[in-house]
Amino acid sequence: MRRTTIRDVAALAGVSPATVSRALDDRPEIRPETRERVREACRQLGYVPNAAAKGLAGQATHVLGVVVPDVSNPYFAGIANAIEETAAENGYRVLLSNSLQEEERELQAIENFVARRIDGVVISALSRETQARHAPLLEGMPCVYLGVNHGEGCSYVAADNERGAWLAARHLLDLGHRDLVFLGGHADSLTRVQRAAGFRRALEEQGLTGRVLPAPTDARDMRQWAYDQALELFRRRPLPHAIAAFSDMTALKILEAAEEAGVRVPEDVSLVGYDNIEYAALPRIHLTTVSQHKLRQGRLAVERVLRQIRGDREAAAELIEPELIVRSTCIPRTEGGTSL
Amino acid sequence: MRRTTIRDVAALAGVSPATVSRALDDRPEIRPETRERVREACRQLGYVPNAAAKGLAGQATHVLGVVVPDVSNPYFAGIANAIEETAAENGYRVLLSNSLQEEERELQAIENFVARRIDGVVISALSRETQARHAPLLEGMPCVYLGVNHGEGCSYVAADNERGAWLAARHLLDLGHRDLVFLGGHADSLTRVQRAAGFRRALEEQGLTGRVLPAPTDARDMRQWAYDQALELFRRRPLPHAIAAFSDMTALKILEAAEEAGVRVPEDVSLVGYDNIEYAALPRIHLTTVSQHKLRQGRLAVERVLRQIRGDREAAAELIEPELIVRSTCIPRTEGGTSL
DNA sequence: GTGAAAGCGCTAACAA
DNA sequence: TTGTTAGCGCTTTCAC
Repeated sequence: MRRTTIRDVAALAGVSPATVSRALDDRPEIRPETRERVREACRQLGYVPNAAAKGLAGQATHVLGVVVPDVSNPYFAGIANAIEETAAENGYRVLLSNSLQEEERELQAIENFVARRIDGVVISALSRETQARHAPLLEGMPCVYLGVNHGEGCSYVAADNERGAWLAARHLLDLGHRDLVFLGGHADSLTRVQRAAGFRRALEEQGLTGRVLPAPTDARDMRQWAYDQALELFRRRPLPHAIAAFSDMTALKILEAAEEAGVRVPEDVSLVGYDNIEYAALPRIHLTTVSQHKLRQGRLAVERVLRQIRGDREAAAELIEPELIVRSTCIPRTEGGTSL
Repeated sequence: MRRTTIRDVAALAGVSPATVSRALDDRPEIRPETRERVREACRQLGYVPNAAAKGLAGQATHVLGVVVPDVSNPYFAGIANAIEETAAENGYRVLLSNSLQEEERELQAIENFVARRIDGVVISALSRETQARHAPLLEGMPCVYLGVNHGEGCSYVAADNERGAWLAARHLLDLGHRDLVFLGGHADSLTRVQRAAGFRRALEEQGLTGRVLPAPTDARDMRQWAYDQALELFRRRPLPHAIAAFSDMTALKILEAAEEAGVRVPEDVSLVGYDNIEYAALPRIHLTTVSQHKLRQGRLAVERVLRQIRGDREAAAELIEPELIVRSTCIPRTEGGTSL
């Protein structure tokens, strides 16, 4: 089944292929009458230009690539949406790939982007190592990193993790909690290192230490791991005063464990999440958390790549100020404590 | 910045471009020694074949297109994931587009797919009208519809909405509820029509009628609308015994309204959702709902397009049996009723 | 087993 | 204002 080509249209309209190309491009030199004839021919034939040919002959593909760990994680779904929207506003389409926390997939996705000669990429890199591995592939391709800066001389947009975690811990301290626990995150995640640091700093400022629970090195089932850790915590006495979760997803697992163990949040233990994903705002959940303004991050990232595409190759860093979102999972510590 | 081409590789390996092409394709006629030389040259030059050129010269792009209303809706995120996974297993990549409930975007997405000469598409069409409008574009392109069958002679994979809603209503009736309300969904959504029909049938079988609340025609803010409707319901007395929501997303809005109005679920009103999205299984939510086996749907849809791509053009319909997932938002009706 | 040449559908430089 | 020509980078006959 041969698709109709520019030549078919040209023949029907009685012009040359070049004229068809120009007419469809709305170039000013084309006589309106000719343009109309071409348009009509396209309509009749149901002509849709071949993007591959366009990409080969022309230069810009007007496509941006995005790599995130997992769109089914609402945090990344939100970012991806913001990216797509901003891109669309600027006449770009986006190709989305999930790395699923696997180096190989991340690399493959980027290779695929390079193969498609897309105009630029936004990457939420897994680690310093993978970023170093794919950097050579990206030679000369406009690129901005998202979330964490793993490399030198790259543009990136990130939220200030250290500050966000500090904000969260600070909130708990202000409510009178003293025995705080930090739980969740990959062992080799820079994000986790930063958040744990912010948590620690807040405690140290009060002369406290707090517990940072160790993270698993095997990423395989992070969520189950968080659940198990929380359950163990909840089965011991005394209970910690409050928990700062690495992420909202972790916080949810903690909530699950709390239900299982019969521990009430926030009455028995306060809980703060991180990311402000959609789940956090759900009825009955009302998770107090830290917002990273993912919409703004996505938007900034796209704007930055676009600027690079237009020639401004200067590496720029954008650190976004996180914000504490107070909902209902943290309450002041009552001196008497609970019956537990 | 010129990217390295097949010719550069050929030159370095001391062979012709044709040989490079064959070597990279792992064609048997190439001498292992030559293959190695080519491989080495590719590595040295960091060669990544140009997908556009490949698409132009060759035939199959090994890309599938998927159009869904909105990936940030966890229901579609789940389906999209299943599709992507199945596609990957079969050596296909997928291009994902959101229609955002807008005809224009749906059409544009499909046009974009046609332009890219992708090998097949999976579409969750908005309505009979849009499906009719894009059908001519799809001429001869392997295509399967997802969710609802809006047209004749098309392949599709769908869950049996009528039966699912019947299951849900039946569950409520079995628990002793008599005054049931169906709430949510677009007015012009076929899915809604089907679910409402199943709901009605279950009631009629018991000689009851039940209330099907009217749906908004303007899609703009469906969720707010559901919330308002629910709130109104909850502020009146007597309360309905139970509510069957069009979807889990709607159910969540109802839950929100219940909190606002001080109505307890399930003590005062039972609630059943539809879709079994991730939200439904969250701690504190535990929504009783109907599963459409979205993973299986996604998988089946891809397998069907793949079969079409391989030449089996017969239109096939696959109706998936929905399943009631009992969690905690429905309890038996106690004769005394509540204090409300 | 490998090379030469043609062509996929389009755009862009140059002519007319 | 429009046509002609020459590729873009690859695959694929058809020779050798």
